[in-house]
Amino acid sequence: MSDADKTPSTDGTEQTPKNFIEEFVAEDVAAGKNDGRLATRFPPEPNGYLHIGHAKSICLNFGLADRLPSGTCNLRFDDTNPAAEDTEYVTAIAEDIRWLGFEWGDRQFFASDYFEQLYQFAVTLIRDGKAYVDSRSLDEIRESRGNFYKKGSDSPFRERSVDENIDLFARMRSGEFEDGQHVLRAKIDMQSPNLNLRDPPIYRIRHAEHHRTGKEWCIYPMYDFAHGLSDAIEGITHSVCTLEFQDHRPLYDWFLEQLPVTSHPRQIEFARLGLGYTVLSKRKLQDLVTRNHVSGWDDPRMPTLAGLRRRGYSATAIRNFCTRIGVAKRDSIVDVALLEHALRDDLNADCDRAMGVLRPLKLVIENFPEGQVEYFDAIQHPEYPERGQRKLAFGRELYIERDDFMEEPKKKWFRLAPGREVRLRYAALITCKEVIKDDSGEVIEIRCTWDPESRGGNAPDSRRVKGTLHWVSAEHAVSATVRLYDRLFTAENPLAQKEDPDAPPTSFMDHINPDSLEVLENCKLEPDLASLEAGKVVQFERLGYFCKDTEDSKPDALVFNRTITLRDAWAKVAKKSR
RNA sequence: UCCGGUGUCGUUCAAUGGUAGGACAAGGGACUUUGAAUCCCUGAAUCGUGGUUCGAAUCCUCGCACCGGAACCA
Repeated sequence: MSDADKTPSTDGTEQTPKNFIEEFVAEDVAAGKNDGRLATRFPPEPNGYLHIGHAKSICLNFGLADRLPSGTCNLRFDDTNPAAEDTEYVTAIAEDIRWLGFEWGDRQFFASDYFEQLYQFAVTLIRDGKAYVDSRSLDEIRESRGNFYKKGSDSPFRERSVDENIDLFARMRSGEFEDGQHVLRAKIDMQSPNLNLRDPPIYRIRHAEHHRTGKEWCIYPMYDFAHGLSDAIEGITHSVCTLEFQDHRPLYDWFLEQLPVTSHPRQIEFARLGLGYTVLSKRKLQDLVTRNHVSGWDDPRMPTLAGLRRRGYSATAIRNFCTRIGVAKRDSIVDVALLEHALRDDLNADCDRAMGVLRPLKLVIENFPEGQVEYFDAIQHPEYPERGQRKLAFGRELYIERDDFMEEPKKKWFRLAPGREVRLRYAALITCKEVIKDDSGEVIEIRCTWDPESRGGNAPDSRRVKGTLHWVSAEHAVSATVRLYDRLFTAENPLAQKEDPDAPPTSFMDHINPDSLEVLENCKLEPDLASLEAGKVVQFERLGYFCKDTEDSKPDALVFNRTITLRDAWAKVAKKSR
């Protein structure tokens, strides 16, 4: 690569292209194309919520624009199908992108802004003999288009006079016809091996109310026509899209060549994101919502940006993930572990620590006076002492995690067990003296003694203990509901079909994980957590990251979502020894 | 049977005719008042075939596999 391929970024430093698209862009800028301008766009259709696959595209497009001080990235809503679209989605999409950390200033546009201009472009095409009104039925048109193996045949209306086409198209616009009665088609080549070039429809009649233009129009442009021309109108230089549009590129270019546009954007395709144990298609996510497998588009199990945000994912983690997965042209399914790594990486650095007990087991310290309270200092963050400390109330009755006690300890278990000494984090060393069970034999209480000399957690004789447990004071703890989330699907690729070609086709719905949500009541948390800001993520030590739910948590009925667990080395040991 | 695209560690991205490298995952170890974090170490790949070349993941041949394409959806 030559130095010319490097583009200065906003802050003036040189950037070396990190993927093939950045390389193309750097080459074009270096070659002086588009007068050295760089303009991208993110073009969602407002018919659903954004998901993490869109985040990849957003990061790519906005990131590309950031390569030049003068680079821009427009937000353009591709709203050419009034049937599916709604302002609700426009609002949500803008909010999600802003949350992700990108801004587009006054460069928010809609394809519907260009309806009049697009109409005039269509008229130009007709005048030039490059488009015609076809008056056959949808079925007839489809039939004559042929298929992969069979060429298409010309429509009997293909040679209509310019005047007749102009007249018909004007009457289509004025509302004289029913839906489907006529369609405007580009006149290209019915023999083309590329189906997209076999006289594609460019305007159809739709007597439907549009979320922005209302009833002003009853004809709407098709994607191929509207998209590329909208790009050109906005002076986009690089039109980045996903792989399935590769076959459309000749058509994208054809419109731009036929019409009097001042710029010719370059369409570049990349592989959309695939992520393990989930689905990333608006349609399928819509199904999950509609069929009540989740509580909504922002259900914390959803891979939507709204869902991830509610779950406690940080925008930083998602952006880091997007740069780590890279950009290429081959289909792939990214390991969720990579997303989770990016998440933990950011949360670990960012989140204060706290203690919470999910499945409480009562623990009584026999040699601790009843009614007495001691306070111990706990640090907010082990790597950033400057974040300060908090006081932890400690009493005779505590709760510890049920999973931290084992009556008959397995090999390598170094938490609490009969006769064992462990540390209560920040508090003291305790020794298990007795186990109390109910009639059914379930352990309901642990009785211990503590070593008052070990206040703070270390004994003066500096004897070592292997295990350190989290705990809360029974008297001071607040109760909460905690929701534990797991992957939505049990199959890494829910879309995959069985190897056996004779097997009946499966739906992604067949792989829904019935245990993706577990709700725990009466969890015990340190009291400060009651006043935690909703949506803010904290680490419950030894358990994971949790945030107070932004929708359901109430001051007298706390609800926390588990964002993600901590890595769990014991789980691996336990699994291996089993 | 047509057109387009893609094949590199388990996963993903890189290597642009010159030592196949990184990240995640996995395994091992150090440290540890979170079995977390951090640090160190290890194993692990060029779809096949034939060719060009001093030298091929890269160029060419012939295959194979996978993905996408036949909405008046985007």
